[in-house]
Amino acid sequence: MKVNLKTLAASLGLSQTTVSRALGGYSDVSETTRKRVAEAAQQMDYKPDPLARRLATGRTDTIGMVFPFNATAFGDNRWGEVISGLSEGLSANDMDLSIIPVRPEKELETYRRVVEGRRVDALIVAWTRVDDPRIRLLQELGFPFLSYGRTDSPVPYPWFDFDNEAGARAAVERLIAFGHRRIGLIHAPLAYNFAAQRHAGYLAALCAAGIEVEDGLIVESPVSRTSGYRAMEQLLALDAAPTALLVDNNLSGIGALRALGTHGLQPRRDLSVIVYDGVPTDIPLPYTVTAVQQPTAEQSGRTMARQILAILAGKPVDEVRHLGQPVIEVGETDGPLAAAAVAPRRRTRKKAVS
Amino acid sequence: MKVNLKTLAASLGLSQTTVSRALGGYSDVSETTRKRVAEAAQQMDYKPDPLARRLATGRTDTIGMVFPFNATAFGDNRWGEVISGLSEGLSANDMDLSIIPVRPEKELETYRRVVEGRRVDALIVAWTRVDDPRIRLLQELGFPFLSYGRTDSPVPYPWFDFDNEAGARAAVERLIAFGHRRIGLIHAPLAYNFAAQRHAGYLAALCAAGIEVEDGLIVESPVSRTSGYRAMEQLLALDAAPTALLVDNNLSGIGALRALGTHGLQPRRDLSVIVYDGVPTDIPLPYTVTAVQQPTAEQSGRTMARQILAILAGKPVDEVRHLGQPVIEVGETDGPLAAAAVAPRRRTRKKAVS
DNA sequence: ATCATAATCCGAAGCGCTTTGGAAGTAAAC
DNA sequence: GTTTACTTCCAAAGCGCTTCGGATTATGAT
Repeated sequence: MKVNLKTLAASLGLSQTTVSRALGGYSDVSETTRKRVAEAAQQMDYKPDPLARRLATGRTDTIGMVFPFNATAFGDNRWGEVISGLSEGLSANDMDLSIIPVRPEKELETYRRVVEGRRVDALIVAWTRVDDPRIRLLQELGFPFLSYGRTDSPVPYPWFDFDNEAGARAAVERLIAFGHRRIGLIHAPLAYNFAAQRHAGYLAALCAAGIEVEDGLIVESPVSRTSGYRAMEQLLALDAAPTALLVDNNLSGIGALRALGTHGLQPRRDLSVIVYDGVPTDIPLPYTVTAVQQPTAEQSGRTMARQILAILAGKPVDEVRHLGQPVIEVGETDGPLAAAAVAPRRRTRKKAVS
Repeated sequence: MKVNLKTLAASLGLSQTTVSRALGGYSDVSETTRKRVAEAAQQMDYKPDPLARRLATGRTDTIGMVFPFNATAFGDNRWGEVISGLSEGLSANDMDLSIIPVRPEKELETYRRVVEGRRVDALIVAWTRVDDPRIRLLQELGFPFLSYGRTDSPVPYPWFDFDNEAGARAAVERLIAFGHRRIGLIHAPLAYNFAAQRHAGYLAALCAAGIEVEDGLIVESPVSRTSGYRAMEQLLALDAAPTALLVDNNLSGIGALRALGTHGLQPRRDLSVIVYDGVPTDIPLPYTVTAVQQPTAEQSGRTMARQILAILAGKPVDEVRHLGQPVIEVGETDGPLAAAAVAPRRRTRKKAVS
């Protein structure tokens, strides 16, 4: 029923070797036989068994991504786009992408299993942390990987990242140029390196402008809509609320803007807001959002695919790096500090949220 | 460096066969040698090469799920939970779950590749449609699979599903019992079988109560927050708007409730709303939502894992089925038809959304 | 002492492919 | 006419594991 190399070779009166090499496009088989083999293969519907191929070559032609399937990761459909682009870029090179679900508490164990299971040729590490045990583990095991987000590490490794510090800094400088001095920050836990970097950019901008940092204006919040909502409420409850705000991730950004609306406030007029990454397509907003934008997520995925291929091709790890430059996309949520602008009253109109 | 069966066997003075069978737990190896082998394996850190095992056995110990990584699928973190439960249930049996991203337009091609690539032992089909080519393909190829959602098919197959028709019917009956007669429905495209079933349940309830179906009250809308928002606006714009509403999926449910708020209306008071599946943890709502609830998604995943194992164990396909019964979870978004209730004015207060 | 039975163990043949290290034949160079 | 250099093909050895079909030894019944 199922034809394999042997039967194919036999029916062609050739050796397995030759058939294999013909199909593999090696140069030591004549053009004519190559054609003959190709046709026969086509006609007999021969499909090489990938399992056998894997055993023989040691490659799986699959790259993996261990992904936390929780609300945080799942809520942000940017990841969906990154994954699409990645998958696209890989399959153009006959490789597959396999996503391995994991619960956060079993993370390292899963990485270990995947590596030892020879399940994939390389891994993509996402949600990189400032001090990331996964990266240490993979380095220790000598397993090829690409990290989405970079970290300081004694040993260099390949990464894909954006200049988060520059992005945040540019955003805050823009707000400062508008005359704002009380500038708030809602940021993800600083264990994430993107959060740490954006946080640093925020501080750098303030410092450069000679504005004193006020701890109360900086609130840490998990990456989710709800948390962003809460964080914004916290800021609004301040005696001296900020007149401008940077939110360091899109999910919290949605929540924050929503909270503004709920409390009867308007972005720009009552509070200048810049959201890192912009807000995902969600409920329609009646205004566009000023954002620190990065190349489309899909584009990122494609770049990462190229990087992965480079790694597998043996390119030195410290050359496989990509640092994207974010740009500010001007929307309607920020603007000059109005002379009349006053801190909103505490707990403005505590209205239903819906 | 890396020990394999051969070296392990040699170092134990046993044959490969015996070592293999000892590790495999076969009965034809004595307890003492089994122990000896186990210890040696442990001590020499022997890990069987899964690639070799796969080639030899033909099994991959991995089950796959082709998943569309677009906003619709990604926006609903219920899927994250299902996947968690599934993965959990499988790994308890030493199997892995691999998620294969796909763009909708390449769906069948991807399925084909996965099956032919012997990548996985079985597949899970999600977002089942009323007439689903994927199921036909898999049946044709004779590849084991479990479908999340059932469809009429000439050939029986294993599925996991809920009694969507009963759930929708119960919800609508509840609204009717409250005195409502103008009951709207926001539903996903009827190509999805869950939507078709819930739609049928809606009609059945109206029919049983002798209420005439009004086409204008039924609006189809893609599964997303934004679409739900739009659909609700469409209903509110009606000259004779409904006094009650069933939304057949949680994502649209969020959007619909949000639209209500935006337009200055309150659920229950102005419009009774029941949302199928409830609304995901999102921005906090100031009320609880009446919902048709199903067992936790994680529980579902676990059940599916069991089903998959049953399939692979060779259980007849028409016995591997699971039909869950949804229950109504009473919240604060629905209630009796107030005597005073009037259709909201057209285009009530077209206020900013935020 | 003899023979069936059961308990242990092992040789060898795959699984289906890749790849090494020639062999055979042909063409060009001396 | 011999040597050198290609070109084209192939036999055979893996890759590391499983598994079939005995072989060997011990056990107990006769």
